[in-house]
Amino acid sequence: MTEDKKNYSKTLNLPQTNFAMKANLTQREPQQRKSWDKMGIYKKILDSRADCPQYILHDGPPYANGDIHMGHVINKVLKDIVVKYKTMSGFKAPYVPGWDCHGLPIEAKVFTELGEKAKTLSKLEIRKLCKQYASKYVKLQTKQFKDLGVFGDFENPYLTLKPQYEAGICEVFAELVGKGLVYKQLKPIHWSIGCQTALADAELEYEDITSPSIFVNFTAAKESAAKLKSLGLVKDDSSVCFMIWTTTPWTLAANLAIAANPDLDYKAVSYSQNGQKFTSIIAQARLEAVIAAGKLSNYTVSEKTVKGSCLIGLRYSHPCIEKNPTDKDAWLIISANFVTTEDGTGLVHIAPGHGLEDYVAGQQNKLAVYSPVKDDGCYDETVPEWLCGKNVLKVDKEVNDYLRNKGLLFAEGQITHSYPHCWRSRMPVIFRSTEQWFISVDRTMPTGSAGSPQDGKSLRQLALERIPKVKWIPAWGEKRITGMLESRPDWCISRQRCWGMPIPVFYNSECKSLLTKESVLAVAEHIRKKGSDSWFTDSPKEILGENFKLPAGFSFDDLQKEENIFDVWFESGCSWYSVAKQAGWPIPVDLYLEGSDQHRGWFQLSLLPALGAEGVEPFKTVLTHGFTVDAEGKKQSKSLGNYVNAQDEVTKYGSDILRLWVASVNYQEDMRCSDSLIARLQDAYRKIRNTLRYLLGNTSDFEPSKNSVPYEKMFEIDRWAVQQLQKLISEVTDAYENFLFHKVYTLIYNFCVIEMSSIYMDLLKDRLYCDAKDSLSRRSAQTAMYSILDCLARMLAPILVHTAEEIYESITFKTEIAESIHLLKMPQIDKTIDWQKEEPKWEKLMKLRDEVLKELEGLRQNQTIASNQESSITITTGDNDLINTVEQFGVKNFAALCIASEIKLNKAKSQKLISAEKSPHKKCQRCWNYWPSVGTNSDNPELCERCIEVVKS
RNA sequence: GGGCUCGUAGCUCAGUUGGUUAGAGCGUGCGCCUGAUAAGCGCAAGGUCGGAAGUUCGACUCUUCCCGGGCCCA
Repeated sequence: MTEDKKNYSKTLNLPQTNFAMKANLTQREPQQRKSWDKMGIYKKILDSRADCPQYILHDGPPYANGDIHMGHVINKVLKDIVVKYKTMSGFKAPYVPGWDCHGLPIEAKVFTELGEKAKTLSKLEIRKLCKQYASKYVKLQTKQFKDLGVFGDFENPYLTLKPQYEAGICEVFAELVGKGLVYKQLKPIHWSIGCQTALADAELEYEDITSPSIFVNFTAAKESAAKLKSLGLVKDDSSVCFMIWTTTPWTLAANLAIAANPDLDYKAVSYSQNGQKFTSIIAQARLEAVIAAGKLSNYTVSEKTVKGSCLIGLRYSHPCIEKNPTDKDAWLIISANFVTTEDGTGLVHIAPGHGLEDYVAGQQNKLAVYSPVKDDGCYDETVPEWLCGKNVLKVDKEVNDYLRNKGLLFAEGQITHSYPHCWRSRMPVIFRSTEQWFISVDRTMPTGSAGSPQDGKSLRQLALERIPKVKWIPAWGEKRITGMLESRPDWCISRQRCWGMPIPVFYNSECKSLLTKESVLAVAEHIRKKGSDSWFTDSPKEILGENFKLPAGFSFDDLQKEENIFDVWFESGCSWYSVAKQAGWPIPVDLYLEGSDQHRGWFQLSLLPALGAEGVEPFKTVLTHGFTVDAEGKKQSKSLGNYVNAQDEVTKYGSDILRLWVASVNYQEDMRCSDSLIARLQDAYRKIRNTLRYLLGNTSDFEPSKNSVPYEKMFEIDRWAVQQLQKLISEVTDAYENFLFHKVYTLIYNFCVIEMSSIYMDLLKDRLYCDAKDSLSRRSAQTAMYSILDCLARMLAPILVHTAEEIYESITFKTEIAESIHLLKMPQIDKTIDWQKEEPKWEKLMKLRDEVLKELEGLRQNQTIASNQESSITITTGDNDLINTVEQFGVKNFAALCIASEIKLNKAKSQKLISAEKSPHKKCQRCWNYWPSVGTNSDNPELCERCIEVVKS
């Protein structure tokens, strides 16, 4: 018996393939990549698309620092999927990866590594070390990106430290200078005392800290006190004060005004404190809170209420300074709409040199920008002696003590609030006024050539005008960046550091700056040849060129070079020019694709220079993705221990698993990520892999050019499979076109699981294995399977880059010979096949199949049958339509669809009834069907008719 | 605190302009097969659609508020 079985096994056409069931990705993938490298796959792909329309995805430069993390994985894989899909759709889609190489993080790291030695080194020596540091990480990340299966011009990436890139920055800057958008001004900016530098917004980290919360009485000047009396707010001879609230006592030394909201109601509260009588002016809405803060039990509130507007112009004396330290007016009540009644007293202490709102209010009221704090965070000599030279972060107590002694400290407490910190020194940041370079977003650009989009518009106006022209994916990106542009201040582009592109400005001995479009272009030319190091080594004459015509008042002998460098955001914000435009790509490029944090970052800061320099936005489409969070949806961090190490995951599972994970999640939202969530993708991967393996195994003897069966001659169920494939191609293409990769994943995966594995491939076994090798039945099935195999492999290629290649290599007879599947085209739908027309019929048949299978499950449960083939089914129904459908399809075919040996249709006017029993027939020992013909042939008593025929030939 | 955004079964996703008992696959459980075999097939159990109120004949879908996340800013 066993012998017989074995013999019959040999007469079957069982699947054959060298495509391994076990993926062994971590071993196989590196080999695959090596072979791609060897053949120069990236160049091959571009060459093969030389005459095709271009599709430019311009890479946003990651910072050249550290190992790549899951954020990089998501970003690079998404980009790679896009590029590979576009390539396979017939576009020439170059991908030039880039790195952000300058900037504080690297410089700070180098300083840390050097320790004390840093002080002994020149700027040039520090820069050299920074360059080494950046280059090291460019190399490291290049390897890690390539290990993800990303294709790109990794031999010639763009680096912001390359002379050509730096020259581009200058050239963009020259345009902005020419448009009059660049200016230098004293302005309060975030200042890191620890790093002694101005900080960009992006360099701030907010942390909760406890600060003093103090209420301070500013004594009203004599005439003002009299005015308040006349207004009816003050009745007695008590000390009349304006009460302010602050959490930064150290800024009181720089106080120049108090702001009141002209529309708010103010009252006076009278009380005694430490034996002294006070009448303090505060906002009505804050009375209760202030009284509580001062723990007042005996007090009277004025009946009279006045509007803030009545207070404007009143004067006070500074609590600790006698003489106005500025050359402008000071110490008066000014008007400001930002004053609210949410906290404080409704009267706001204004130090224009130490706060942004204060600065704006100060400018409006013609106050000085007084900032008596030096680089190191210590007061200068203009403050009272007892503060002079002291660190502002350490004087709160002294200030409070001083005020308390003078009887002006109404109340003190503590408050916990989130406060900006320097990302690097971890110290609280202060606002301090320094001379900085800015790009104005509100100055209007001059009228240039006729019809220029910039004419008479500010950058902000132009940006808001152009934003709707860009396609934002998801659509809310437009709202987000619009909101940011509406409220953003001028762009501070200067940094007091050395690792970066110097701001190309010269000064004469009178500190007058030389900054014209021409001067900057002259510098650009020099930088292009010699790189930015030359700014530090070469003389102004060498940099500008001997023939440069200096404006009046300047001579080469007394020119000094600017010491500030550009904000790195300005550098990366010029990549559309330094990379795309210099490569000859048309601006706007097709796509920018980054995390949604870049609405404020790279997207906005690329938009502004591009609009200023060219009047055109740099991108047609901007696609953003969300961030990885842990399994509970919380932020990932190394310190919380919920951090997923991307390198570990790649090493553990292989990059196709990671890529499949990226493709499987909806990247537009937060993506939950953990080792076990990624591990689950292995199951899906295996299912896809096995499905393709089965298709490979059953088509290994199928030569499409010889063995294909024309569509009209195919078996109906095979046509169904081809129809399902058409539907899949159409839906997958649509999903790819709309960047909905998780839809691509779901569609392909479900196709593998349901249409293929569970339905089609299962029912096909009998025909594939048992019918004659070259029979119409088998070739018909193979025609469908081959087509499905071919299309699935191509559609998977942008995602499972390694596996798709492995599949392609395992196809015995290829319809299209190429060195790599990535050189092929995406499958196109066959327009002659109308899959929609047939759907209603198939729905009926599949529904009936489900009902039959359910019935058979019952038989298996009570152990009447073991396999479906053992069953004989009777379907009784009065549904003529259903009967016709089944009869037209063929009862035998329907039995095959259910993998049952026999089905009888019984037309009767009754409710639909499906019954099943163990087949009365004998089992064919070759095909395992229970067919009536088994045993009818005396020569082959254990075979069915079909098998006898097949075995004979 | 502000802007934008998300919250449907254990997981990943569907749920069209508001309309019958909210779907799929995976995972889980229970079975079957042993000619895809470190595979394959079937069946079943899982959801008060974050919560509350409102609009409506009717809300997962619209409005408001609340809770809990995320990004960006202060």
